[in-house]
Amino acid sequence: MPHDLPKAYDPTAIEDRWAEYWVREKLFAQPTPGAGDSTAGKPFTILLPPPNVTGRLHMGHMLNQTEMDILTRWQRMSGRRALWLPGTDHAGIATQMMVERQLTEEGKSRQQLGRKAFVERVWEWKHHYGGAILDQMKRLGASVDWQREYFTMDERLSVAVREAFVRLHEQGLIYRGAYIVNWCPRCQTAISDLEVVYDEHKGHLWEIRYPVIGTDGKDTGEFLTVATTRPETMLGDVAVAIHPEDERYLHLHGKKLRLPLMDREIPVILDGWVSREFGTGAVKVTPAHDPNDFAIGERHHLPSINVMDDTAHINAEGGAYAGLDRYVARKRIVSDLEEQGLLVAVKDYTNNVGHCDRCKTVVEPRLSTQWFVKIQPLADKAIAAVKPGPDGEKAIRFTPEQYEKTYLNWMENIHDWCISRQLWWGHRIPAWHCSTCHKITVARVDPTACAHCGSTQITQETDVLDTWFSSGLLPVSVFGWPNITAENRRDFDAFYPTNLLVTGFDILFFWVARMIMLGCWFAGDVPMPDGSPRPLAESVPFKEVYIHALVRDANREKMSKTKGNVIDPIEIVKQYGTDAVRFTLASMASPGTDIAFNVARTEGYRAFANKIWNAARFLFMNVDRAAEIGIAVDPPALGSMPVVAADAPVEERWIVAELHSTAAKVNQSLENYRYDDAANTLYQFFWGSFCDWYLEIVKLRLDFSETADKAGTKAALTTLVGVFEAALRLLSPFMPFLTEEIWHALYDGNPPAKSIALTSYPSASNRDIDSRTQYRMILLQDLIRVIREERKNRDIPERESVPMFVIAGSIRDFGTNPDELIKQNSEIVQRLAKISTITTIKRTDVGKEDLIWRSVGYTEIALVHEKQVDVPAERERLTRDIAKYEKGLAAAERQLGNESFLAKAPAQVVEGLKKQESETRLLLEKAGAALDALPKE
RNA sequence: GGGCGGUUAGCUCAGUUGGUUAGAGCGCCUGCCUUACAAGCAGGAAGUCGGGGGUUCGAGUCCCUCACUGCCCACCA
Repeated sequence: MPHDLPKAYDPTAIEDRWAEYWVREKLFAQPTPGAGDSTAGKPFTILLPPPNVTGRLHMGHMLNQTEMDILTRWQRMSGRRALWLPGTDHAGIATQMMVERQLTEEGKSRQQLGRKAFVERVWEWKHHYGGAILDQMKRLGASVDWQREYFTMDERLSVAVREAFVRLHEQGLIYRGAYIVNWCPRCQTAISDLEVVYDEHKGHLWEIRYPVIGTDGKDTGEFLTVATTRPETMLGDVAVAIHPEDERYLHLHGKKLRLPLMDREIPVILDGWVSREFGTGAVKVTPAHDPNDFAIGERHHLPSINVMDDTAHINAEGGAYAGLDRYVARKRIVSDLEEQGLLVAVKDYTNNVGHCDRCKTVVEPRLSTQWFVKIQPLADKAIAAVKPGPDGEKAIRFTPEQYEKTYLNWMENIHDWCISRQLWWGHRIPAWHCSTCHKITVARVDPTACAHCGSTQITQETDVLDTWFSSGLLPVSVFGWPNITAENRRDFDAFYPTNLLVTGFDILFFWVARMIMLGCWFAGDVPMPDGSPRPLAESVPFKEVYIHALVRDANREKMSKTKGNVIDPIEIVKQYGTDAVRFTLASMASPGTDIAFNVARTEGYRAFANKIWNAARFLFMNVDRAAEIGIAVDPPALGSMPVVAADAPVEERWIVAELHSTAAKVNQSLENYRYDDAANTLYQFFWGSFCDWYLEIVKLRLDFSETADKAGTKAALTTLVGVFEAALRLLSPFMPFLTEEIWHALYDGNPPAKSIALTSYPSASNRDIDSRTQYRMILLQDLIRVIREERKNRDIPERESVPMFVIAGSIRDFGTNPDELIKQNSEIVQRLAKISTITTIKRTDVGKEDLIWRSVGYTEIALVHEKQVDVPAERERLTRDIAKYEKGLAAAERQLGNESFLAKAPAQVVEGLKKQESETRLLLEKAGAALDALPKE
């Protein structure tokens, strides 16, 4: 790969090539450490939140992966053993739905296929399409260890799932029973509380009167009116509850009511839960279809009558309504009640209706037999892991911190976890039902007989486990748990706990919380390598959690398929290149703020990539020209930082100082997950400092003529190449493709490492930063800017060089005399500001009264040109400046005249203000003088 | 009903423990095809930091309050 880069930067021409190279060369593989090697090198371990096998890459993934990749590449280059571990999730419901849809198109159903054939079909689907999202990841250059790729249904991970279930069962933390669960009639499975999304829904509150029955068994003619949002559930009513102190109804306590439509006698009961204010103050009690009613039923030992089947159709318990869909039944029931004169009122009512997270079907709370995890003991550990321990340290730290509170609040109010799903695709629950003794056998190995009675009449539980049960185990299971033996624990010892989890808040409870609970619970039982008990800080699945923002569209709207505002990252990548998109996301990723993704921004970063590209071309061009006249400029040694002599030209010392400042800042920013700061710092350095100033100045030293100062040219080129190479390394975690391409070219195809990603990340301490030189450069830049402004004001053609006068001054600042500085660097001023000659004069020199003087710090300069100033414009500008200076001066004087300020403010603040005051005073005087000197009309 | 954010330039956002005259990118205006780059170069305009009050020598930053806005959690039929 020689120096001949194409003229324009074209990401499509380079990215695929490097993406393939990184995977093919296994550059980011992190094999199991050898014996005795398990503690060598501080590891940086991070798990990829496994995307669903059914997934397609969206912007959220890309943000997530960009952040992880930046950190991983940075850590790797900083010398740590970096492992980023990828995999996919089998995603029970989502995947089953996908394949069911396929079957439907073929006119088949999963029931027709049968369980075995259906599961085989899903596997087939997975083998065919399941790798799509990881392929997309490869294309984005994610530096993961592909050798360790897993799937949550892999054999070894399934073993972990089974072990976890059996152990929890042995520990008495798993129970099975009939409770109200959220039931999705479309998916025909129970779902957890988290999988229900609530939506405001405009519905009705129906008020229905239930006839009161007298002691004679006949209707008394009195009624008790109840209010309900789901009239169809009345078919399962077993009582009506009133508040124990509700005077309106107390006389009915102990009486029976005739349940309309069902002609069933139900009691009036007292329960403190009833609110007298809501509705009519009388609540119909349907234990099989409402969690509150279920609780009432338990308290009052009422029966539960389930009136719906798995598809939310009324079952045989619903009498005349059997077979009807729940909403058809509702309509029918309402009209029947009306007909019988039992419908008192229909009121508009807006309530929260739960929908299935997956398919958006309205969830039906319904009594059903499910498996649960008794969560409190696990939650206790998970709470302790996040709160400060006895040593004041938190085992897990959240960024942004606010999520710690959210997490704790949820964890402290947690409910038992319904882990069974009535699906076919997933980890089947390792429990066997005995048809002889009706007891359950839970076992690690498939049993042939009932553990209780020995009967062979056993059948396996048909339910599978919640997908999050298996993904919650990943941090332990991917490193070999439960198979932690002396020979077999190197991965676990080396990489557990992982360092960091990067994810969105949407799966904070689903996944993050579950990993913490299960990780602490199971890893806690694994002794440390030396055999000592594992402390909580080493049991946690990760030490830090970084919660990133949501990516929204340019108008801050949430992206959604229905709104049609989804930005496909792959499309944007095709258009602008991966590096530009990554840089966009990084530069906008400030913790706690959502990202409004705007392609205008990406366009800007493609321009940045192009800028880097062209800087490389400039550099190569000059290195090659130097070679032609016998100046050999060697590319930098692996991982070195440029060094400049103390007597080197100011721009060389300056750019190296800037490089060091930049490296220090970027490292610090990444330390704090400030991707935005890091990206902006790099952008500013490369474009604002390296290209805009340094490259322009260095052109002065690039003399390839016969009479050239060869040593000077070589020194200049060496620094140029050295700084550029270090800058590439600084940029490479953010823009891996572009930097890889140019870096290889820089070494003319013979790089000292297989990849820039395997070199070292530049770092610097404050000692390395030459702030004196930085200050001198700022003065020069200010001077040049003022000259340019003055040229512009006077409409001096850009091509034309003009002479300049400088009034000699002697005031020093930071040990620098501005006049001296100008003298020493006259070439630079001349080149960058188009100045022909610089003449220093004394203030007292006569004959220069007609010049227009401008102030730069403590120096004054004047340009000589026949074009005079635009007087009105100049007057306006000066007047504006004067106003600004006066305001600043007044503020400074007020402060400095304030004795308590002088007494209380730190010395440096007072000093700074004094300096500012004197500078402003000077600027004000000069501006005033300049204004006076302007011709009067 | 609880809880947590946000409100800074036309737009999208920074602004560390309170400290000098509040920044960036994009957009806008003006002038330049200066052989690394027009995906560029140079210069410029633009902000009562949501309103009000307080603490302080000093507030975009801390406290109170109001307004608007977004999100999370919650078993009121």
